[in-house]
Amino acid sequence: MSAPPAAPSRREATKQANRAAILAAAREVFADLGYGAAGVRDIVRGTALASGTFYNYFPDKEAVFRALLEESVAEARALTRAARQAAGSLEDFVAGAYRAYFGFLAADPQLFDLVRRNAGTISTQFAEPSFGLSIAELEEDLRAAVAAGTIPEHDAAYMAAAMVGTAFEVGVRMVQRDPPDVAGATHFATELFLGGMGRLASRS
Amino acid sequence: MSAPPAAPSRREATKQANRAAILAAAREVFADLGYGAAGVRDIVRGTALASGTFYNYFPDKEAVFRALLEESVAEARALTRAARQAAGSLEDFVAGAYRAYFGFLAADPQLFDLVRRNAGTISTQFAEPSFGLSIAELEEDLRAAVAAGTIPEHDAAYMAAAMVGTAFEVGVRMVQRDPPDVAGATHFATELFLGGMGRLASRS
DNA sequence: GACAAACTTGACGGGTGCGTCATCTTGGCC
DNA sequence: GGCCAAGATGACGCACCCGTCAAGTTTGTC
Repeated sequence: MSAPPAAPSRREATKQANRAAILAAAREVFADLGYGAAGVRDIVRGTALASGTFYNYFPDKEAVFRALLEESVAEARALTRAARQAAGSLEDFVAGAYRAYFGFLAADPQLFDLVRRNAGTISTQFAEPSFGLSIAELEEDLRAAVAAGTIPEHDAAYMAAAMVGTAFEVGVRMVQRDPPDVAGATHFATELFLGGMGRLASRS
Repeated sequence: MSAPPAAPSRREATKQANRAAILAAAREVFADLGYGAAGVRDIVRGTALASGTFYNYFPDKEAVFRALLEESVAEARALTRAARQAAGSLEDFVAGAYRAYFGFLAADPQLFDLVRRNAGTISTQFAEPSFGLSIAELEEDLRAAVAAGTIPEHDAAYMAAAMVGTAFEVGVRMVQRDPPDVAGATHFATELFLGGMGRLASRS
């Protein structure tokens, strides 16, 4: 995505591998111990590298955590947002975003574990690249859809919060089902919000 | 609630005060640094006590954290559950529980901060006294209400998850409003779920 | 006021993590 | 094969935290 596509020289190859090993170990450790309790040594222990090597790749645990989030959470956000913005109808808006999101979750449950375990830390210390921003984006899209007449009037801040909270908790249940029930969860969330929006629009 | 009501002897008084000071400092520290990153020393520093004194009251940070949760989260859970079980109608069921919950949040926002910051830790390491259990209880109550005919048929696991996720995230927005908008949040959540349940019941 | 029990204090030993750096190893190149 | 630069290694110094405990202080009692 960023490196020159040719030149898989031997040196470059180990470098990529080491970086990947650190990231993989870090994902495991952060999901397991939580960001706060984890240390650089815990991460290094999950690789075949020496402790000093870590610092050739990242300055500290915060940087690894950031890299982990940025490389993957951004993708989920972009995906759901694209689904929402491509939507022509209210049903598309809701169903498309949930389908994209739940599909992503099912495809990368480890990432979800990481985020779930560290949601509190992420929203207080790493607000930018993640969930807080997701909600802000959703809220923005909701307002735009209301202005365009796609969606009935409502409290966009609460609605965005409810949609994200639901996505999160229903997502937890979904990945636990075997097989991961993407269609069922999407259907459930979509009907819930379409029904809810309808009722909120008609009364008060 | 547990100590003999009489006998506020001088000794007993300091004891209570010390315990309270530790708990207060701990709430602050855990909400701030997160459970994992916090240490016993961080807590002690927030009091006027010496480090050794801490261990006269709690064996380690885990015990303080447990005490903190048990003394307050249990209350919120009991409150919402009582509201649900007293409900005679569907509307009561949803509105009563949300009103109880949002009211509690507004009354003790610091507790909410603590839980929010450490939700991941709580659900993985302290599942028993807290949110995981809350969801299980709600699911149980939903099934009972469906059996009793108060609520239309639906996927109770997803519904419980959605209701809790919504409570959580809408709660965050609610406490940020000034004044804390208990009635508005309750109205919103109630209408959302009544509408959603209706639609989920009628289709598929 | 004197005494014992209850409690507090903070220094201590043991342990661990952090980030660095001198040294060794490996890959690229002629 | 020989040389140099890039990179890996892990021991080191420093800092900090944990849980304990001997010594000091406060409280209750006679």
